[in-house]
Amino acid sequence: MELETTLDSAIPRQSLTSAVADKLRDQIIRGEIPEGAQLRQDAIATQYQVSRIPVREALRQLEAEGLIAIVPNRGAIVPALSPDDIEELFSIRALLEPEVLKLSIPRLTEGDFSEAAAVLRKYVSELRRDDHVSAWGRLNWQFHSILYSRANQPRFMAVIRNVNNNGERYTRLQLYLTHGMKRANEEHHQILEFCRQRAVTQACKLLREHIRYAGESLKQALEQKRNDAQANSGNGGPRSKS
Amino acid sequence: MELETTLDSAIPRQSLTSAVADKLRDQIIRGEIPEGAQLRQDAIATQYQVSRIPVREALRQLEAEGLIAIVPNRGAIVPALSPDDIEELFSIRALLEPEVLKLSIPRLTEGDFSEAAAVLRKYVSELRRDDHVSAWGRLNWQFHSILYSRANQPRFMAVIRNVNNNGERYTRLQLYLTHGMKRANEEHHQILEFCRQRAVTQACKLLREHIRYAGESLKQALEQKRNDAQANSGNGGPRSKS
DNA sequence: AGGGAACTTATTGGATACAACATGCGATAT
DNA sequence: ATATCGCATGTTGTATCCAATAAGTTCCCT
Repeated sequence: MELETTLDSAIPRQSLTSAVADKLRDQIIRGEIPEGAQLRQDAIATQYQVSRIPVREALRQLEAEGLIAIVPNRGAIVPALSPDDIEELFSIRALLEPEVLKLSIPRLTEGDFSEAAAVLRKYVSELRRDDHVSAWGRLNWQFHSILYSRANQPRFMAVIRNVNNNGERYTRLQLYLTHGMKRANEEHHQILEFCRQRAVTQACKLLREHIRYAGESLKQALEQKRNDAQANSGNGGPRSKS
Repeated sequence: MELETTLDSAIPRQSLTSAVADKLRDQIIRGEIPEGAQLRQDAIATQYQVSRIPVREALRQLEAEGLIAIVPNRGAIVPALSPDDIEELFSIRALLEPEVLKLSIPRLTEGDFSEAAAVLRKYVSELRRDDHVSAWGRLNWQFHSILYSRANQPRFMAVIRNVNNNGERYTRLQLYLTHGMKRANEEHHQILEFCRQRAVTQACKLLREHIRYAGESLKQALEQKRNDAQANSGNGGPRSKS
């Protein structure tokens, strides 16, 4: 016996279904697949050089995660989220995430703090890059999940991750970004500082407000966008690019 | 245009995948498929007279819902939940459900109250039936979801329903049932009464305690059971029935 | 000319067939 | 006798093929 010292030697060999699901999930979250887009099984299959079977299974999985909607015999689409949907998603986060942070703070290490700080520094450097919109969402999640990592609450994290995934693609909204990103960044630094000081109550309170504010401003940006779209459709359709 | 007056005319024609998923989900929740059981694709396919394709897609869906675990090339099993898992699931409920109840109470109608009361009456009548264990879980969810129904928070409800599904099969634990069911029933009546009086704060507070208590007592029952199992395995296996 | 029915085409749903992988048993060698 | 290798069997993973449904189109009838 005795080869399995830590048994982490397992080759990660994942199924095609999982690989396709991961790819699609990523594309949806990053907004590469825009809202309203139809997901043709055949197109995806040829794109990834697989048959339609793993594609179909991946789509089922994504549907269960709430990322796409499957209409029988008509295929899958990326649904548009209403302002109310956004509000709900952020409300759920505002309830769950502070609870996890509360449990995590006492166990956070100096290493965790520097990791989180490194992520925050990346914010600034990625700010002027072209694809910063998708990077922002990823870094945002990284920062938050580092802070929650010591809570040892896998069920909470599964729900939180999923809820985050469901809304993250809307961080592309420019209004929300330009107005909110600076404030979000400052709040992140403040939250991290409270965590360092093990100021549980204050950190959780600020986190809750941070999430609520982000949701609120995103909701308003979305309502704004919807009004604009309606106005445009009234005077002859969208105005191509501008 | 204009045929979709309410658009609820759609024939529910669901795919085989959805049908299989519903069946399996139900069986898992009711405990008909016990924890640790392997879900053989071929067996399920022949049982429901379909090919393995819809079965596989259904399994993927259930995996995304957290109800089963799929190990590549080794199949799907119904995972055993640890006491910590149970605690987490009920903690999530305790955070989310009072929030939804708060939003729902002002809009609840007399019809809702009598529906909920009817469900509570069914408790008593189903109490002496043989399969009351599975009925209890179903009625419990019915009662709760009626109270939440006017909140108009579909995202919340999706999460709450899923979290409930994940833990519901453990209501089979006899200890939890015999000790907790009477108390749960009383609390249900009290919650309903608070709702009638539109006493939002009190109703939500009691609901939170109700869920916390249920989770705590279930967790203890589970630890008890696990200790018993360990003791038995120490002196030569389980002692058949007693 | 307008509306509807039959047909065409594109797309999804499901079944069968085959390949890859894992597990368990037995043979063989030490 | 025991440990290890290899084969047999069963189960899952993927591909190809066929059926069913939906949308778009054309043509006919009123």
